[in-house]
Amino acid sequence: MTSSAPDIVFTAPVTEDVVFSPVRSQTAFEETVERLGTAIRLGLLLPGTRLPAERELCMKLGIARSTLRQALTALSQGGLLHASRGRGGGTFVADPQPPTEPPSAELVSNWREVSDCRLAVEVGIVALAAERAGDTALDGLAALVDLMERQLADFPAYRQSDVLFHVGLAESTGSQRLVAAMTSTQGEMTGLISLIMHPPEVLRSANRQHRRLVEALTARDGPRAARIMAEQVRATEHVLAGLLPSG
Amino acid sequence: MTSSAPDIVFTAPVTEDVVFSPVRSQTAFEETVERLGTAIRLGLLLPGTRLPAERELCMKLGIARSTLRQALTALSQGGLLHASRGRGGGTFVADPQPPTEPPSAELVSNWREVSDCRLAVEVGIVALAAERAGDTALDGLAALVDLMERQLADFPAYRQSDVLFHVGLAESTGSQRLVAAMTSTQGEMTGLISLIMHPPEVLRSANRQHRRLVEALTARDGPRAARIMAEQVRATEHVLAGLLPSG
DNA sequence: GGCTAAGGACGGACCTTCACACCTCTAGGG
DNA sequence: CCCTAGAGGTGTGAAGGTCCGTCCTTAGCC
Repeated sequence: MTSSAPDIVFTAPVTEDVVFSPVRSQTAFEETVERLGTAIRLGLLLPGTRLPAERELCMKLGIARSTLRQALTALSQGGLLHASRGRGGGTFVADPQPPTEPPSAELVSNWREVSDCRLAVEVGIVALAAERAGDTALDGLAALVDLMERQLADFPAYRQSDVLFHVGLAESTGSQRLVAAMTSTQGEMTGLISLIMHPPEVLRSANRQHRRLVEALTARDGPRAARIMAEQVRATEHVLAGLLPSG
Repeated sequence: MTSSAPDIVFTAPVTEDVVFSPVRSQTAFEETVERLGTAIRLGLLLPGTRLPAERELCMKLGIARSTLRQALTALSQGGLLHASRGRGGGTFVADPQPPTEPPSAELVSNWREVSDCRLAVEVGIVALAAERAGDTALDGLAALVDLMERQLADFPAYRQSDVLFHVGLAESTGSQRLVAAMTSTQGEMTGLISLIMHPPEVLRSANRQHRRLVEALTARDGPRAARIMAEQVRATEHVLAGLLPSG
């Protein structure tokens, strides 16, 4: 009977690998370091920004103050934060950001998995944004495109606006989970993207895609927006494929 | 100068809410219960399936045996597993599966967030599958569509094949993370979907969409596949919107 | 009857997290 | 000049989760 065939096909090792794959539960300390660290490195928290007071922040994060302090100490030692005591003091995002360290060998070897995942996340979010994004959000995205247009010669600045653009896209869906997925994805991509040369002409062409994307979203044309995003992600992927081992 | 506008827009509370949102790390025990529990409830592990031996499984999961045993005990008490001792024994997926409990009030109130997230995940995965899915995977998906065609009158059986279809879709991308995202999403949706009536005519029309989707994937037509998937998810969403508080 | 592979049970060591109380610093007001 | 409010900095002990190693019990097979 042919009806048993699919059962066999889908009891394939792939599913089992996923079900039985390692369940690494990060500690609250580790997760806090990672959360705040990527937010800072991605520019979601700008240099000079003052974090909420420890006693307040630990409540927002749902952890004990001592645990939070472990994380803050680690980030301070890494040069991402600095604390000042006394009245009017607080914990601030460090002003001279430490240079971004080169991506780990592990990230580089997994680059295709990361990039594939990014494609799915970006396209999925764009599809949802096409029906959910409000006018305010779209205006913000358009303003960012204009800003990037003026940053073509300064890659670090451009890249930062680029991150804000993609995160803003996720925000426009109104889904906190999707924003989290996007920040996590962008965090992983940052290391890889830093490996690539970015002459202004390339950035200009990329930004043209951004503009077309916003236009498609404004027109509520989900399929077109998805196609534009897919093209852009694939373009980056092709460049990476030329630079890195095929993984 | 207008260039400062986007900064203001994107330092919006939304991002901060995400960065400073609670970081509740599940314990290894909890995560294991959830992982195995959803795999069983979704039918990824069929009744009668024998799990790997404890000493082997705890290594695969990267946890201590005592922790694993806590999880297995919890699942046994929940009626999802049963263990038999002695040589040739083992831990098996229970044969008469306990009835699915009604979805929690918390899930019902968040249904729109869940459904939005699902749209993004499904569309993103389909977009990637359109360029990655191999012939074997596509054959498997087509076989599942045929199977579902014969299960229109038996909703539980249909739904199980439906889950396998969507998970198979994720598998066809070759990305473990996306398979994990899909299983998690399907796990959340199951409770909501069980609230809806499913006359055979509705299932037949849904399955027609499945078939068109596979055709689009076979033709490597990503945009079309994404559109079909978006339509289908939205259809479910509209039904839910009619049943549940607007959330 | 013994061997063996499986689940079942226990106890101690280690680390994380937590709550609570207390100390130190510093800008700004009286 | 002092004093106070608000911020970070410190210490301690309890509680709980996780791990590891060890041993016990069951039951099929030679």
